[in-house]
Amino acid sequence: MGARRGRTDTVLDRESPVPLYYQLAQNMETAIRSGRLSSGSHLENEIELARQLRVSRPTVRRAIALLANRGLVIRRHGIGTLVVPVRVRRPVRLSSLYDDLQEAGQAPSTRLLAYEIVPAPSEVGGSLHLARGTRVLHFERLRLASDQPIALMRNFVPLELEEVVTEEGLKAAGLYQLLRQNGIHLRLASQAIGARSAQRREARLLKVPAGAPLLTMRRISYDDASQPVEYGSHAYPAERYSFEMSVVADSRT
Amino acid sequence: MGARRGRTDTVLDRESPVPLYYQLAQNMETAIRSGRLSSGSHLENEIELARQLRVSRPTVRRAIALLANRGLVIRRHGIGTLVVPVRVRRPVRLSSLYDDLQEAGQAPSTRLLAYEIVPAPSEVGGSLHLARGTRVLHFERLRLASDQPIALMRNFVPLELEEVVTEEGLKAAGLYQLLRQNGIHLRLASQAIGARSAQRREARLLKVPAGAPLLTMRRISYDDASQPVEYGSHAYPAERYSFEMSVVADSRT
DNA sequence: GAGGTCAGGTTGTCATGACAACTGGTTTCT
DNA sequence: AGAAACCAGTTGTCATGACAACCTGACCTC
Repeated sequence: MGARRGRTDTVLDRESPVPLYYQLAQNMETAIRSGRLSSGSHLENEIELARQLRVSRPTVRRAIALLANRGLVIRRHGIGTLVVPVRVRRPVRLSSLYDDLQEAGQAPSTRLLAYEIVPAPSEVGGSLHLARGTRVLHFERLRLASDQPIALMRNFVPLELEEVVTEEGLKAAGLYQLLRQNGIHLRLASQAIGARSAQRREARLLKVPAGAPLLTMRRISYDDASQPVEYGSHAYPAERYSFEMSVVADSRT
Repeated sequence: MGARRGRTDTVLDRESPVPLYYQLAQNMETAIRSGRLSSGSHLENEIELARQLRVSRPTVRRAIALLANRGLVIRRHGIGTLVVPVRVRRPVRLSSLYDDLQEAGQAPSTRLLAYEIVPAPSEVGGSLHLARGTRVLHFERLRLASDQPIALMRNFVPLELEEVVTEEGLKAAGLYQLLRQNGIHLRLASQAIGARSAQRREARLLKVPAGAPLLTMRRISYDDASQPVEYGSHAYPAERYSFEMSVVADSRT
């Protein structure tokens, strides 16, 4: 029978503040993406894996659970854990934010079109849990990838963040990066993806014909404490942009 | 001090084949959605909860983890677990499939526009892992909600499923329902959401002006064994449709 | 040859116990 | 009065042990 089982050859650092299960999951992910664990192959079984790595089985299971949630592996009761064949895997993580572009190595740049303090429009105010007429920081950016316009982004954030989200900061980095650097961790967002025709100004900025289809996303992000942090309303030229994601069904259905 | 903590008042059935942690999660979800656990309130702490329910702390943690992954609660180290305020919650689950319409009580109906066996187009064949020219079952449906066209759906499935995905079946039920009834459980899908302008035929069927923006989704679904089951290419009138989802960030970022 | 039965291997569930790390408020010290 | 130190409460991580449920393939029976 001796089918070679996938090995991970992992080195775990017990002194690191990074949890063991997380180190393990990252090592496994690397092994999978690099091809060291080939598509469709069995992972070593959990008990053996735990023995080899000198960790407990729950730790191994937790690491594998992370990968399974992201669709990289599939667990089958009574069978084992299988590496999902390559073609199923999609590079874009749903959870990714603006940083997508940076990661894709697309030489991103930003043009700041507006940066001002305005009374919150009613929908924005409602979403950010602000009283009517409260002033908010509003800015609009045009994101370019390899010098081609790829997104027109309009955002509103509460005025408290004026020191964090500065004009200079926005020119140099993404909004989420700025927030993270200042200790604001986003935990949850609700978003809606839709489409509509480009208005004249949008068409000009995005360099598409007037009336061309745009992909739109409206997103409200919340931090650790469930405080709304950001209201965003973005438009992307449909020719050059799409949202990709992999969806894992509830294990129990 | 004596801030009232949210109670769950749960009854767990130890004889049931449904795991305890899952029963518990469902009870908690019901309590939250019904308002018995009010927005923003603390959950009882894990140790106490375990004691009251006569289960172990890991079981409680696992139940809470399920809710946290779905964005219903937020855990804060050193603080406790908080019920996410109402406005953050969005009804539409990302994982939901066509059944969305049925659940929304929209009186859905289906017109079957095509049902035939054809050689797989190259992209479809590739996605379904079929040899060039393999024949597949192709069908096209127009989905109506309250008599208004809301989706034009074109699908391809391997020929083995001809007995499962019948003409009659498709008129009466959703594709995913048919598959589930025949023991085919979808576990993973990769999908892309985009937009484009309506072609003449599409515009006529969906009752929108020619050139109107359409929201499009391409989806490839895989079953338990990572076998591709379905290739779908769908179009929705942007006026009447949008994708909504809540996104939970990786806990470790 | 067809079918059922059984054993071995694997993941799924659950309990118990222990300590670490973080948060917020209180107390103490300067 | 302000800052620093401490403490109680909570979730986070990890280990060990046990049994249940499930799938596959081999074996046996008819």
